[in-house]
Amino acid sequence: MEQVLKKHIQKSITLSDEDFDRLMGHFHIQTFNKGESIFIATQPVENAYYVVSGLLKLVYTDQDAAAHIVSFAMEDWWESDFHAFFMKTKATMSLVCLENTTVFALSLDDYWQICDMFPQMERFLLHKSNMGFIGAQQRVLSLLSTNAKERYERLIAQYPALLQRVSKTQIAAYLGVSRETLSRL
Amino acid sequence: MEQVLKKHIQKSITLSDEDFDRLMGHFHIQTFNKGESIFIATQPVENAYYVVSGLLKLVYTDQDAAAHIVSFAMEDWWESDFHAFFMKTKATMSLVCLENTTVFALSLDDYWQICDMFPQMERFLLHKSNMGFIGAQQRVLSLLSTNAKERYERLIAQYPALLQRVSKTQIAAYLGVSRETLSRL
DNA sequence: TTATACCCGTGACAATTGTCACTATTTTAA
DNA sequence: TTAAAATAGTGACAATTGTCACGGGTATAA
Repeated sequence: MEQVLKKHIQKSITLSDEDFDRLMGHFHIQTFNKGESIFIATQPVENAYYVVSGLLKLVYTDQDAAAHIVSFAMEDWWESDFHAFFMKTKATMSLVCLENTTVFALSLDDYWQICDMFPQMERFLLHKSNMGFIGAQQRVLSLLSTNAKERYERLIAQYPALLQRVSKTQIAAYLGVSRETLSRL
Repeated sequence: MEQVLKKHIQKSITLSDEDFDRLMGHFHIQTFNKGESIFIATQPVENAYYVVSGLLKLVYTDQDAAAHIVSFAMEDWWESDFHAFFMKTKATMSLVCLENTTVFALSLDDYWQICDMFPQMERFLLHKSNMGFIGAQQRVLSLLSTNAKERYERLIAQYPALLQRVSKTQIAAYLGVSRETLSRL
């Protein structure tokens, strides 16, 4: 199980086996069943999560009880309500399992300790954060510049496997259109 | 002029005067007139930019020649086409001055050199990146969950000064609605 | 097994937003 | 100063998308 995370980290940096073992002491493995929430809105966000296996949605529920999916997190992705995580505030979003899921959890204290102890890990996390920012900005751009049909077509082009794993209702909540509209594309 | 950047950096970290002077050697000051482009789509992106004074828009122009503003950058903000900057690819967006603007430019080589030379600066940039990611994700959320009127009202609530500085046309391109629709709110 | 919840498509209609056209005002640059 | 360009509001209409309602299918759990 740890090998998955090790492989992921070593895509970007190189760590000795001893360093990697010391590093792993900061992560905590957790498993959840389909339908369970790792955290929910209004509650504190203890950790950032690395997905070993399974599938998560980061979802915001508005006043009208409509769900909006900010992002999906699949194998090899990091996810959290990062605003709440870094600012130590209550979550505004919930992190919900769409499949049985195994994650490595990393607390905020451990996040900064890892940075202090392993400069290479700080570099790794800087890379991660930069890529996350770029991804979010491209999502902004797609919401600004394309209609529902185009967004849908690009999603299935980029993540064809996703369609087999989540319902159209979830896809619609991610694309920002109603279930019915998506159904008519 | 350098004092502005120094003050900005020292919000997050502490640097000795000597270190700060060494650091400044990596930045290059540039000035642009209103209407000029710092870089444009299809061209390489040499730098990331810290805005000392003035106002920028990061704008994407689609096949129909419609402009979509991914973000504004005002005093004390960092901006670039970060995908093109980090990946050393051609820009997909343009960075255009909405006012006469002064920036500090930082090349990618200097970005990583600064990280290597000053661990505190790497921490600073990690903070920056995390906050940028959070901001972009919240923009995704507002595009997903609110209509044009609500987005407009929240924008003027959060940045009331922006209305005095940019045209309604720009605001519309940022909110993702037509100029006419915005005019009718 | 059976009941319950979810999933997904579709018709009918309403609401929102976009597009085009025109006008008037302000800003910009020659 | 003056001409050109940008800005902003609005009417009329089209296109897109949302909402509500229904029904049949499929998964899930008691």
